[in-house]
Amino acid sequence: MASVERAFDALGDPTRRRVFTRLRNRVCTAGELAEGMGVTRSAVSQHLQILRLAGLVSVTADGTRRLYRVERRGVIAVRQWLDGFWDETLDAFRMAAERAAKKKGEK
Amino acid sequence: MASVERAFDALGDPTRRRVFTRLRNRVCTAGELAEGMGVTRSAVSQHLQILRLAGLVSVTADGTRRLYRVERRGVIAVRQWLDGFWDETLDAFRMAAERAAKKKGEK
DNA sequence: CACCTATTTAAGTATTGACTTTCGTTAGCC
DNA sequence: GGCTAACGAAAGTCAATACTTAAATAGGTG
Repeated sequence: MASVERAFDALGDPTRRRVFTRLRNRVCTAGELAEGMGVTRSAVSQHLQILRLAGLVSVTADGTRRLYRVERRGVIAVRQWLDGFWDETLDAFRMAAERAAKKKGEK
Repeated sequence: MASVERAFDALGDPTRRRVFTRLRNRVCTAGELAEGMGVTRSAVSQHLQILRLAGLVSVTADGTRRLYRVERRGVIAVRQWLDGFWDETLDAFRMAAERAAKKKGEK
């Protein structure tokens, strides 16, 4: 599966978005993220795993702690997908308009 | 719930992304979209409903048919959310770096 | 080594939500 | 009016998955 597909799947869950948004402010651990979130550390850990596989987050070991941070490449990839999507939408509209104009001219 | 939240929820489903991607090429109906997709018209209709509530798609009536098309505002909104997200990530990194530099200078 | 702390993994449960089938509605057509 | 076509809505089913609890792992420290 393409990475972008996984990224969209990952961002499709509200709790996961909260984790991701919290991570935006500072590099931190699963335990820190879990505080005040109303879910267990374990749940957050699982969400981080999915975000990591989606390329949205990266992790580095620091002793027994694991520091998570936002991964630029993932964010960029999603953005580019959207840009490409919109470009193709515009192209399709333009071509449809041209076809319509041509048809009108033929009449 | 914010519109962008709904948009991410909507794009979180693979089938819904397929519907959305198909709609990118041309304005069409739920029935047309369903052809060759392996799901019923009803399912596609439900997906379109969700995409519509998320502001990603708009619909106009044409007799008994309903024409769906990609809604620019929705795509833009998601894009802007991503841009803002990344800007804040950078800001946080920068501030963290400044704090670290200052601390070092104090020593 | 023993012990504690931070975290992931495994297993099980429960909720969410995607999908189908069936029914109701609305517009066009004879 | 009756008939058909194109949808959406309602209700039910079933699979995916978010979450919890409990056990396993690994690093740090006495």
